[in-house]
Amino acid sequence: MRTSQFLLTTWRETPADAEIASHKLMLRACMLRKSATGIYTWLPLGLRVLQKVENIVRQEMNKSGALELLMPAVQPSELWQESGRWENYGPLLLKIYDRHKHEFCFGPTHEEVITALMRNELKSYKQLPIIFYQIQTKFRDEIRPRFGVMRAREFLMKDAYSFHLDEDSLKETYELMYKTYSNIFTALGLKFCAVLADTGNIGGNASHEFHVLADSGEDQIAFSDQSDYAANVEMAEALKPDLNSRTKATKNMEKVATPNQHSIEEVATFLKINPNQTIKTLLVKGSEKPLIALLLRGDHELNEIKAAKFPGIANPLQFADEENIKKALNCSIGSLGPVGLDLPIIADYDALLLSDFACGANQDGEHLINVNWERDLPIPKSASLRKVVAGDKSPDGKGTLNIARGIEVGHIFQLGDKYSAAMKASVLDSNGKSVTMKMGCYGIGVSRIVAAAIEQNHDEHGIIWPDKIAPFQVAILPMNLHKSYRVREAAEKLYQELTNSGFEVLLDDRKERAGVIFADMELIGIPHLLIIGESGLDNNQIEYKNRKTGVKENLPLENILTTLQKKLCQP
RNA sequence: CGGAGUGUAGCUCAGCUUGGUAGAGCACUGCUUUCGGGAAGCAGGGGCCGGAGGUUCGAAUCCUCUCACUCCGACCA
Repeated sequence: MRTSQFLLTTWRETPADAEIASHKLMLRACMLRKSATGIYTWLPLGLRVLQKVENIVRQEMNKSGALELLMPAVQPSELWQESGRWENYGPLLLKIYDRHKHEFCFGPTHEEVITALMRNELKSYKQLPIIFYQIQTKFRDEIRPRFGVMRAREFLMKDAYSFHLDEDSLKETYELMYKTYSNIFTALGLKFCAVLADTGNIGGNASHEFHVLADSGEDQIAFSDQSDYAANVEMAEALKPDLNSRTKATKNMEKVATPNQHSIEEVATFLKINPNQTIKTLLVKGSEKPLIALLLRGDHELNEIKAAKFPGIANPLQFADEENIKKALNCSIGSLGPVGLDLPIIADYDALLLSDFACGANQDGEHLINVNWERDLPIPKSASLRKVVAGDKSPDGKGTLNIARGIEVGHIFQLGDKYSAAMKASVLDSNGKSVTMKMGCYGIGVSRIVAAAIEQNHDEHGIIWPDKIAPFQVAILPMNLHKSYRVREAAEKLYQELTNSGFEVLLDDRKERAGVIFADMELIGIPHLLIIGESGLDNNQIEYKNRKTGVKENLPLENILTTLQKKLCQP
C-alpha cells in the first residue's frame, strides 16, 4: 500500500475527550472515529488490525474443531422472554421494534438464539459434543461507555457455545477452550494471564477470565508469588485469620466529638490513628430484613460479589441510601457504628481482630474510641467479606499475593443447563431417554483486544504493534522521494520486491519532509522501518530501524530481500 | 440515576464578565525558499458560535427551555 492512496489523516494534537493511551493513539493514528457515545467507525488502518485479530481468533477456533456460523444481530423478544432475561438482563439490553410494533433487541450475547437453534438441530447424543462460534457485532447499552473501543456499546465479539451430554464432556471442552484461548493470546503476541473468575448469575462450576496485563486495566488481579494461583480480586478469598490472636483491651471506651468528620480517612486523621485501627459500618439491603450491617476494618474494602452471596443479603448487592439510614437510625452515613446497633450484623474476620478500635457512635459528630469486642459489644456473625490486598497469604496456601491490573479480553464459562433447561434443549441418550444438554460459553472481545494491545505496547512516539497484528509489517521511508530519482527508484524496487514476496508493505510516497514521515510511521506503529536516502545509496546501503527497540543498522543493498526475510520473519 | 462541566472551523482552543455583526495555532489549497526527525514566508478556502424561543435597534455574548457530549460518583460510613 502507498500512503498517497491510503487514508492517513493523523493528528498531531490529542483530542480532548480521550483519556487513556489506546484511545488517544487510535484517534491520532487515524484508526478510529467516533460516531456517537460508545459507537465508532473503524477506519482502514484500524480495520486492518481488527481483521488481523479476528483472523487469528478464527484460525485458533477452527483448530479447536469449533464450527463457525453467523447468527442474527437483531433478535426477537420471544426468545428472551423464554429464558427470562427480557426483564432480568436490565437496561444493558437495547430494545427496538419494527414497523409492526413487534419487539426485538439488538443482541448483547447469543445464548438464547443458539439454544433455540440447537434444540431443533441436535437430536442425538451422537452429535455431541459440538462447539459453534461466531464473530459478530454486539450491542450493550453500557451506563458509562468510555476509553474508546475499550468499553464501547457497539463492539466486535467472538462468542462460542458448546453442547454436551454430561458434565464430564463439558469439562473436557472447557479445558480445550482454555488451551485454545491461551493459544490465541500467545499468537497475538500479548502478555496475558488466565484467572479464576466469578461465575456471576450465570452459574456453573467454573469460570476463567483472560486478562491482558496493563496498568490502565479496570480489573484487579491477585496472583501468588510462589504458585500459579491467579484470580480476579472479586473471586480471591481472604484467608480466615486466627481469631484468638486478638490483643487484650487496654483502655476504656470513650465517646469523642468528631465534628464534620465523615470518611474513615477524615476520622482517622482527626483522631490521629491509623485507619487500620478503625471499623467501618456499611449498610446494605437484606433479602428478608430491610437492612444489614457489614463491618470491615477501616482500610479494607468490601468484596461486593462475595458479600452478595451471603445468605440474607440481597443479590445483587445494594447499599442502603442515605434517606433510609436517616429514617432507621437517625444519623448520617458517616457516623454509623456497631455498638448498640439494632440490626443484623456480619463482621469481616479481620475486623474481629481489632482491639481498642474506633468507630462511629450512631450519632452525628460523635465517634467511639477504644472499643473492644465482648467487653463493649457482643461478637457478631463473621465471614470473609473483604477484598484481598497485596501482602495477603495466597488462598492456596502457597506464597503471598500481589495485585496487578488487567484488561478482561476473554471469559469462559461452564453454563450447565441454565439455558438448555429454560428453553428445553434436549437430546436422546444411548438409552433413548431424553436428556437436557449441558452448555458452555466462551467469549473474546475482539475489538477490545486492539485497544488492549496498544495499552501494552506503546511509547511517547505512538503505537508499537506486535508483528502479528500490525496493519503493515514493514514501512519504506524514502527521504526526498520527489527530488531524488535514485531514492524513488530504490524505494519502488524494494516495495515491489517485498510485496511480491508476501510482505505487507506501506510505502510512504507522500511529498512530505523526513520528520513528518518518521513521526507518522512511528505513530501508527509499523514494527519495521526501512529508510532510503541518498547518503545510504552512495554506500549501497539502506537503513533499518526497529520500532520497538529503536535500534538502527545499515543493511547492504546486495541481497537485501534475503536479509530482510531473515530479519522480519518471512510471512 | 445523582453531581460537575463543556458545546465557537477537521483538531486544540480564545472571544462571553462589560451585547456592535467571527478569531488564533495546527490541519487543508496554491506559490516561493527549505529538505535525514512534526520547516518558513506569502496568498487562500472553510463557521446559520449545538438547537428553539425570548429581551434588544442589534445576541456567540444576557434570559428561558431543550438537545448532545465529557468527566466524576454510585466504597459512603
